[in-house]
Amino acid sequence: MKLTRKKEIVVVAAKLFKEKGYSAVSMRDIAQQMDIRAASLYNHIKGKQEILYSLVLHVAKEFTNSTQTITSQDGTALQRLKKLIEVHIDITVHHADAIAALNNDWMHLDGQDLLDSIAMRDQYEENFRSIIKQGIQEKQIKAKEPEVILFSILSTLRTLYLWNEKRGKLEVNVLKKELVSVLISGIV
Amino acid sequence: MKLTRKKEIVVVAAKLFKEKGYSAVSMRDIAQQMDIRAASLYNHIKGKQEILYSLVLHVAKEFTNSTQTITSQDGTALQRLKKLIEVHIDITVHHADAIAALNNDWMHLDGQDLLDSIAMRDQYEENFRSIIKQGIQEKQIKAKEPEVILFSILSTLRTLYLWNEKRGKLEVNVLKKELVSVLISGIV
DNA sequence: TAATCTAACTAACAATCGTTAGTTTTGTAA
DNA sequence: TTACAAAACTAACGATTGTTAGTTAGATTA
Repeated sequence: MKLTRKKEIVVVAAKLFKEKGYSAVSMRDIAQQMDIRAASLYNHIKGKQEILYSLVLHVAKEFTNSTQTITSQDGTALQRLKKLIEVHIDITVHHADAIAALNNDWMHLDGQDLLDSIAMRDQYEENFRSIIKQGIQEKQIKAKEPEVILFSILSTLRTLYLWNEKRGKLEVNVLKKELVSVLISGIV
Repeated sequence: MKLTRKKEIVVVAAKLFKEKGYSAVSMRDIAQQMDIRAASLYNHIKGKQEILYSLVLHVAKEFTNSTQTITSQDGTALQRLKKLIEVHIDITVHHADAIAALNNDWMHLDGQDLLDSIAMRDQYEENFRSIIKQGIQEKQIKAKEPEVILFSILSTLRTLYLWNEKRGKLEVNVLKKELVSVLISGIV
């Protein structure tokens, strides 16, 4: 397969996108980081947008698949929520740069790619929402405003990529345990 | 004062920056939104960066002042934390677009402006951190990893600007009450 | 060895970028 | 009405943008 070089480009670009955002990174920036010329990139990719699309689509699919698995297995709402948080941490640790693009640069996609990525995000949120509503019905979760709960947890998980570098010596398993505790049981 | 027209520019630009990011918005985009030509903007501002700096500095100062007030008055850690959350919501509701720039576009500042904005952000985080540590010492807050607590609350508050549009019919006071409850007492 | 393929290169393109210079219009105060 | 200042305009600049065309060096395969 011809994947190797293309994947290298995508990985390098993701790192730059994370630091300055998609629009502020030029093809020449990406090329320079690989010690080649900008025109050479086009032997492996169709254009700048394809890099972004590869990034966004790949990590979005990971989220969709994981969520699908969790909601297909049975379990209480709280068990599912816990699993969802853990999965989010795993994906973040392994694809921090791609998540930055997914969070911050999806709007620079175009045409059908843009619509697709919005649809995937909406569906992911909807899955999350239904788990919380299930928890409220089962009286495992406080019957407060579900949207506030959804927003609070989701923002924390989505921003984790920013904070993961500073995580330092904190083990992934410790992070999982602590974050599950804070998000579900609070801090008091 | 000559503030009127300049402030208009800043407000219009902020809205565009929020949608596409600083780098993807051209001076011609901003001008078009005001029904003038790009060159006319320079009668009121020195350059594109000044717009960004005005936005970032203004809202950063609001946060610094509010935090200063809270930590200068006395109160338990939990009372302070609650007040901090409420203040954050107030500022977000009134300056959502500027907060987007503060969160996402600060890295496009240059020279001393960049250093200043980083310093202000660090100091704000440090204030937040000390309140949490105070709470742990006073045994009001679980003696878990303080960094996880800090990160969790801060991400939620910083991302609130994104979610505020969809807030819909939820009153600000209800939002405050619910969010304080979720962030401090958890969801179970 | 000859043929093919991969992946780099140079050179250049049209478009757009932020910005400047100089000029004209518009509204207000004398 | 004249004078002045505020705020718009036209035209253009050098730099940078994403991208294309055509070519070349090096490795792999027939």
